[in-house]
Amino acid sequence: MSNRERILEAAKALFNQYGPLNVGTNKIADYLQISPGNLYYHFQNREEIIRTIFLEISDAADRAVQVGTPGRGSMADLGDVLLNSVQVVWHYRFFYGNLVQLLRNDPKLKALYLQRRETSLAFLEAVLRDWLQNRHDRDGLSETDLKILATNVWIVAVNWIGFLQIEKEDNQITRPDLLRGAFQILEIMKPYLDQETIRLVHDRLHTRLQELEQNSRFGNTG
Amino acid sequence: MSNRERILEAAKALFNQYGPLNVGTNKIADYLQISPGNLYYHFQNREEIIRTIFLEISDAADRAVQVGTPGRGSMADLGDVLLNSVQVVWHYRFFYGNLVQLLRNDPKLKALYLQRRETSLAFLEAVLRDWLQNRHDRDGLSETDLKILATNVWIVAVNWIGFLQIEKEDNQITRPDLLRGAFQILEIMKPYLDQETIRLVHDRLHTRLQELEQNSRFGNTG
DNA sequence: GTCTATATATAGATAGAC
DNA sequence: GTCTATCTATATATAGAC
Repeated sequence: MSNRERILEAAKALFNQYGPLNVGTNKIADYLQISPGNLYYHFQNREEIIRTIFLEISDAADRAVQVGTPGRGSMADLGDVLLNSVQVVWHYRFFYGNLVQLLRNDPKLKALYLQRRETSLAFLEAVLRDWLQNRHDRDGLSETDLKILATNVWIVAVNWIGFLQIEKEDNQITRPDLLRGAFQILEIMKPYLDQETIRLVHDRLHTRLQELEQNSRFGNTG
Repeated sequence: MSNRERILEAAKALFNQYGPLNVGTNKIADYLQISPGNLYYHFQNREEIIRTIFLEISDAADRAVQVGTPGRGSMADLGDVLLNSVQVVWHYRFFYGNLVQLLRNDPKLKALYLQRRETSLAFLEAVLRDWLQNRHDRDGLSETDLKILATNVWIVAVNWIGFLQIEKEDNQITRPDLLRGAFQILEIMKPYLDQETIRLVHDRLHTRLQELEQNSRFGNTG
């Protein structure tokens, strides 16, 4: 692994552990036992490190929802999308837990993030329009309701981990806690899904949890 | 106003404007044109200032939901509770927008906040049990669903302002934006309210907005 | 690419005079 | 209660040698 990559990995780990505002460039360099000068050879400044990590986040988020693209696969995939999304937020919790502050201190990052959020929200809206159309009869969702709903889904998805972090230390947060996040988001859509779909998604989520429990040890950054 | 009170007011204003992590004790003192020593006569340290503000927040939050106490008044009061709550979060947005970080850096504040949140969530759950019982027949809410719902209401209420702050500068956020927050929370409960109640709450919210538009100019801290 | 050394700014906080 | 003066730690960042 090149030093550039090591810097990015160390930054993520330290940001998650101590909070991005308690971790400066010197701490990252100390941690890797390289010099500050070395770090500044690879990155112009601290903000550039965070912006680079944000590009990584964007890719991870894309992969997380890919399986849910309308018209592909079964409704059970909704379960994957929910759990994957919560996992991405967990993986990069330093970012989502300090959004306002991070964006305020870096206009470039703010522009990147905002553009990205608009696209994602529009996509989410389209996906929900597709997923939630079953009950489109009497209780049918207006376009306004759909927008509000999509925003609620977004807010809960992005902030569930932060909600958790307040009642638990990072190293006490477990896979079932992430699953709870998926159910938390699902609850918002529940009134607009039929019983069969809800059952399908529940089953998928429990299957995913079992896989996760077996496969690998739970790492704070993974 | 005593210097102690002026320090608290200045801290709130500066924290909201620049973010609490960009505002140190020296900046607060500079802003008030008093000496750092003076500030440290009134408060042991920066954390004590924030903890003191948190007590103020707790009081404001209590007042915000008081009108919604079960058994008192009409369902339209739900509208007041929603709007009042969003207003409190707006007023102290520096706090809610940096919760994870602030609590991580001050264990005493974390203990205060956590205790408070548990009480508030239990209360919210009780209130929802009361408000949402109308449809308690076929689609009836289980106790589990009620807990998840209460948590969703909490997450959206606390994070709506942060969501807004990312797309708008502080001084561009208007009263209608706060109203949107109330509707955003209402949307979560909507499936469990009857049409008449929804209409009542809508009316109340619009009335409240008109009052607000007339009464006073919009201040960033008020 | 990586290092050492250092410039500069600012943070939190305290001692002691008035 | 309020001030001046100051200590100490740490942050970001750069220059220039290797």
